[in-house]
Amino acid sequence: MKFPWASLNMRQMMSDSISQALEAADQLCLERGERMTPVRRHVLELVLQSNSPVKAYDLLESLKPGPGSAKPPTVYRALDFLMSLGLVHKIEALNAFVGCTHSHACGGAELYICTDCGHVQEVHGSLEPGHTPKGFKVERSVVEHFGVCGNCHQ
Amino acid sequence: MKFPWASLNMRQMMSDSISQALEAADQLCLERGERMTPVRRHVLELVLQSNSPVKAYDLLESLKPGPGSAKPPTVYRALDFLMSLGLVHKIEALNAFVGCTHSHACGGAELYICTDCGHVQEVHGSLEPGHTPKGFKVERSVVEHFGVCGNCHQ
DNA sequence: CCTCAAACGTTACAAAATTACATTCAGCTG
DNA sequence: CAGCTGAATGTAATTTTGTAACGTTTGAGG
Repeated sequence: MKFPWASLNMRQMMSDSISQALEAADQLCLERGERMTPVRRHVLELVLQSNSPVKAYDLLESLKPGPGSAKPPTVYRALDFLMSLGLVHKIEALNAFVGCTHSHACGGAELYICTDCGHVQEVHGSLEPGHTPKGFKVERSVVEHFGVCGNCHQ
Repeated sequence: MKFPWASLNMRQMMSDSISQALEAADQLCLERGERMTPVRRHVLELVLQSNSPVKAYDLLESLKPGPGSAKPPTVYRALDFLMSLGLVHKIEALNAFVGCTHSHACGGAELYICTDCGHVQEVHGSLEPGHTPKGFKVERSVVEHFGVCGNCHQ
């Protein structure tokens, strides 16, 4: 076959990039002295597999097939951990979660969420402090833009 | 008494500015051909009376003293209406609501929320589209900054 | 007065998240 | 290796937040 990569379907390509992300996450944990346990890794994988924001209870469902286990705290604890490392972001306005597409552990990011296809794009632009009130010390920012992405509104 | 206003306590001052806000809201409804009903007005008043974000179910409690009435939909419907007019904003990351401090009906605003005193400051700075991905059409933005305000971190 | 749609009341339920406590597990220490 | 300790999990129950569905009231315009 001339172009072997042409036979790779979308899913396999995804899987590849996901495995890479998972390895990167393992690495990050090592560096930080944190533990990437099976549950955490599984939750991260599930989040990464979705190309749009995932709800916590959907993750819960996906987790169920495992042993009897899978109660809300399981998922929320894993998500909290992953968020603390910046590997996952919560979209507050949707009560949903997305995997961080940047390999590095990222501080606050701006999210552009397409309400049509569900795709989320992350931008790290160190939100300019243009209009910050005098004396206000920002510690955490939630920035979520909803709209239609270039692919969808053509 | 030389300075009659000196005898006004904080609460009364609040009440004054709140009545003004309520009147402005009435006016806005008139212009828009919307109806400022008693429930809606009452909910708006309650939101304005709080100097920090209010939870929907707290509003519900405050509403109860009235007749037997006061079920969740009552509050949520009033809040939805008030938000549609820009008289109230929802803080997504807190599941809580604040009154809009700007007299005009405002589009998206940036909120600066002090995690110490709970005070919320609204800024209308037409969030610059600096890092918007190519082709993305923003329709609604959620911008919430958490931190410590000038008064608190001194 | 009559009609129609908007607003409201009410019940029930769904969805999202947390509390509290018991148990297991990995890494350390002796 | 036995035993300790704190982090990570399992589990049950509950709280918090929000909606669906449906019937009734209300008020502006014909």
